[in-house]
Amino acid sequence: MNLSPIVQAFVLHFGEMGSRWGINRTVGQIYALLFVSNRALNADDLVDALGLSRGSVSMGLKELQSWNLVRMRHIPGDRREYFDTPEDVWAIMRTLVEERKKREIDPTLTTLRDLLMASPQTEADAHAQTRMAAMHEQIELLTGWYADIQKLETERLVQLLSLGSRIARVLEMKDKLFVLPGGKQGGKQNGKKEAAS
Amino acid sequence: MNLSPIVQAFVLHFGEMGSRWGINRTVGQIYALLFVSNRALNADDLVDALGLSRGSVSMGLKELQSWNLVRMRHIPGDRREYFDTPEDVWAIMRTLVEERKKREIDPTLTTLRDLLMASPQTEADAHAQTRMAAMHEQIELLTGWYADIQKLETERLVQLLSLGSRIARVLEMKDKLFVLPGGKQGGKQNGKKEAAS
DNA sequence: GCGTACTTTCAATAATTATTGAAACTTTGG
DNA sequence: CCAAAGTTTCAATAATTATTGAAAGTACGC
Repeated sequence: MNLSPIVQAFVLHFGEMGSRWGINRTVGQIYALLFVSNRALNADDLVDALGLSRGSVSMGLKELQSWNLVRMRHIPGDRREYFDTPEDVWAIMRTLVEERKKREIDPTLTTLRDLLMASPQTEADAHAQTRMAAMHEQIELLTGWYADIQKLETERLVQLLSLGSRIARVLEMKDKLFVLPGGKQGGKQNGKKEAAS
Repeated sequence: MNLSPIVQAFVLHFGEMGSRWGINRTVGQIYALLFVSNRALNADDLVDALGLSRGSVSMGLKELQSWNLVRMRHIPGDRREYFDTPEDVWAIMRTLVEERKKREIDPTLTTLRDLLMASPQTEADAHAQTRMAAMHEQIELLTGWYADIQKLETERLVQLLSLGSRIARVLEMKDKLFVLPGGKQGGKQNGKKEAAS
């Protein structure tokens, strides 16, 4: 397979950005090619198109599967494994955020919880825990919000994003006119206590 | 300086997570220590506390400054440079998102725009451009939303986050009862054309 | 200007991470 | 059960990235 200049540029860009995104060049290139391809590709196609070794492609596909970013398909009458990416870019984004959260945020949340349970031995410890508590609370608020938002259907999500900061006007309105029913709004800013498990 | 177990665990955790966040261990440790410290520290303090070389600390601080994550202070009667992190964790988060966007997203947006301007030579190219356009549009929507939200004061932002998906109810209400004044809501979903510069 | 206290640079090296490709393994149709 | 077609593993090696520390650079008070 010979890549057209457009596809090639895209693949190369993803390969280079890979390092900034915490994946390696190979994986970035494989993903990029699958993303723009109009049909599912097998490992040999990828070796061919990208000039990588068989082993690299195998490992790259394994990593992409562990991220849930590619799907394995089977084509009738061909026993090779074919791969493609989900069509829906919003679904892809959800997966990506989900996985990054799992790898980049959750472990820190756990560590913070543990350290906040320990009793401070010094002034410095006490201050450190105050800072950790602030960080913990912020991350909880953000991940909690995300968990909520993530449940919205794509259509509503896009609607919400299109609204942008004009949503703030709704917030002001809410203050003045009525209180939305249902639970936890407001007053969560100074809850240092929830820190400990 | 001898680190307490709590601070040490925090510093070590940040060092290890560093690699997942695209910064190196040294930089992660330096930042962590500055974050929890109750006073500004100078380069020697860091060498001492973290057991790093002078050069590493200098380069680490330089990188953190390039990310706008640490501030340089001067203490009267001492000509050494001291460093600390902003108090406000929300301000820190804004900086972090801003910088990551600049490094991880903006270059891709530029590449996508360029590639969408090229004329497709084949069926495969046409399909590739459709996919790139979808990606481009999604990123634009997300970064546009972020640019908007980012202007909110922290208090409003926290309020918005606390509201979580209950905001969707407001959206439904909006559909039924009134149209918010001011610009661009709705109908931005299928704008493939804006792709070119 | 000079000496001193401090900071930065950068070539050398250490550590880590990516990549290869041949061998081992697996699956499947006959 | 075998041969063929395909996939994965993994030890070796290449490439990249991080770290050091000595030397060069800078700025300040006297």
